[in-house]
Amino acid sequence: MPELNFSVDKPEYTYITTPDEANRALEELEKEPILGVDVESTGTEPYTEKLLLVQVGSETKSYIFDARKLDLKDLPRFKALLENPKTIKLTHNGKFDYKMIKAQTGVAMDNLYDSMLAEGILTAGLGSGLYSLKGLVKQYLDLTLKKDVRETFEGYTGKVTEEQLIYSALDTLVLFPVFREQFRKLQKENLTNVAKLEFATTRVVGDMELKGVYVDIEKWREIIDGLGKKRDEFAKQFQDVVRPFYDNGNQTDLFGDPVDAINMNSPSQLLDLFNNRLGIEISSTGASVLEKINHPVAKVLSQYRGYEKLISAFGEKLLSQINSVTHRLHPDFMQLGAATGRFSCKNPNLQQIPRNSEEAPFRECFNPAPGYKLVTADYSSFEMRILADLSGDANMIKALTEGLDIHSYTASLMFDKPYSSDFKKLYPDLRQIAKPIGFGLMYGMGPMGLSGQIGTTPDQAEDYIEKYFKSYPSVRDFLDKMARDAVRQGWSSTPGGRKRWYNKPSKTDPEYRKKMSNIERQAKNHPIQGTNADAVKYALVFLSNRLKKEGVDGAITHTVHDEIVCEIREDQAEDWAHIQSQEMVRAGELFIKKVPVISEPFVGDVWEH
DNA sequence: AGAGGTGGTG
DNA sequence: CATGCACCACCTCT
Repeated sequence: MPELNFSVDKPEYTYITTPDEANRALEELEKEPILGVDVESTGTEPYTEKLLLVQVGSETKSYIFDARKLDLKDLPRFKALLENPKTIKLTHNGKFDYKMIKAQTGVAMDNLYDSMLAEGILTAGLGSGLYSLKGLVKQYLDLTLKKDVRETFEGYTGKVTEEQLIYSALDTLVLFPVFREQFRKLQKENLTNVAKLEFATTRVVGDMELKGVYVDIEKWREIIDGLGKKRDEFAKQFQDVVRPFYDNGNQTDLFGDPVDAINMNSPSQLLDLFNNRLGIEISSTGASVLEKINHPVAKVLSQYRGYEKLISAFGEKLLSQINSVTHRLHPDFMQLGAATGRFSCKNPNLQQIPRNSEEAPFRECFNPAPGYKLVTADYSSFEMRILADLSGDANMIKALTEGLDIHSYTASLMFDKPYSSDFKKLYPDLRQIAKPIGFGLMYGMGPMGLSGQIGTTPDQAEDYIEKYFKSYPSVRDFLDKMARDAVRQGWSSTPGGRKRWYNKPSKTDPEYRKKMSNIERQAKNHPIQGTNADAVKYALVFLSNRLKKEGVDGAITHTVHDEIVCEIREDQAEDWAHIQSQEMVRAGELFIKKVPVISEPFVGDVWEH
């Protein structure tokens, strides 16, 4: 365990409530190359909760700025210190501190180190992905922090207590030894470049979340209401058809209306219906099973499901999350939400809003503020390009370099037909076979999975897969090598250096083969998905820098895995669209050299691409 | 509260 | 031997 440069029981701190005290503290802090930063607030929401304390400390002493007694907006040296790009700020979950400080004082911290992200990088694929400071302090310093003091700040309006000050001071002091331990590990695992990328991304994500996205509430409600009517029609049809099969079939409610036979949202009740009453043996009521049953009940259930899904998952709940101050949605993006390095998103999850459709054009409700445009750009078939580059497969590289329709080209190789620009029209069925294989194999899909998807026998599917790999021989070699290396080493990595670890099962584990197969598939996919994530994160940083450098009136509002959306003042939107596309390409080209990287921008009043 | 089923996204 | 990667939200059921 490392030596500590502070007392756990009596940490050294100064509580600051006047500008004079603040300036004396800042004079000391300005001498430090590394600072620990933490904030205490009445809650976690930067626009509606209140900032209470900002702790900024050296490794031996914490200075606690009382944000209620000081006007931190009007302390130039405070701003200069936290925005100084040369001073490292140690944080734990720095996105939160960044947002809270920026929203309430206008100070945008720069040069962050984040022990939460660092731990996520060091243990990707293991554990839960959630790391508390308390947990890290226990692990690295064998020290038990009392975190119950934190709760005392929730909705707090009273005078700051000594207990609160001690707690607040410790939160910056412990960051230093944790940082040193993690840093050693990051260097040992060659993860410093990935860490730099993640740390640079944090303030971009913070800005993105603070900016949020506008949603047209009225239009959203119209869509939901329309879907609700359709859903209710199918629900009634379903109940009418099914009612005779139940004992309560003649029952009516208070108003004489027939009562529902079953809860059609209950998979177990549906299984009972199909297996025991309709005489149709099914093991699951999922969409892929239902579509194979030629029965009116299955059909009407599928239609009901389509509407019910949209209403329950994307209905009123999303609108309730619109911020009362900004009137926009401010979702939570988690930088290391996925083990592969991808973001995840929640409250609400903007990465699963349905694509626009005739009946449910949800994304059309995402609009720019008046006088602004949405600039959307996504990488075109990026994962395919990554696979081509990483595998070095000559055929795949040729197809992507010449801009051929990749699935048609694949089909032409698989089935020995001449490729032409109208292949898609000439052999739509062959292309339709090639397409899911192209995607599926990047996920390590086997004959079973493919046969289930394209509706053939596993033998036929295996034959297709064989044809695919004969067309792209280096792709098979590459995927196999990824699986082998991961099993041998216990981890896989992206060209950017991002690692994902695997818990190998013991040979006596009854699920040994299943678990090993999982690892093999995950390892085949990780370099591909992870490289996509690496590129998007670089792109976000590049874009943020360009917005500033060009003095563009606009902001990044959200990102969906291979897509970035910005909100840009109308007169600058077209120019920005080109810059955005260029910067995304530049980010992609850091990793992809053998095939072109293409990003297609789109300027409009709605979110689409 | 947590697990399992289902289904939306890339 | 098991059989498609990565998520999150909502629902039911225990």
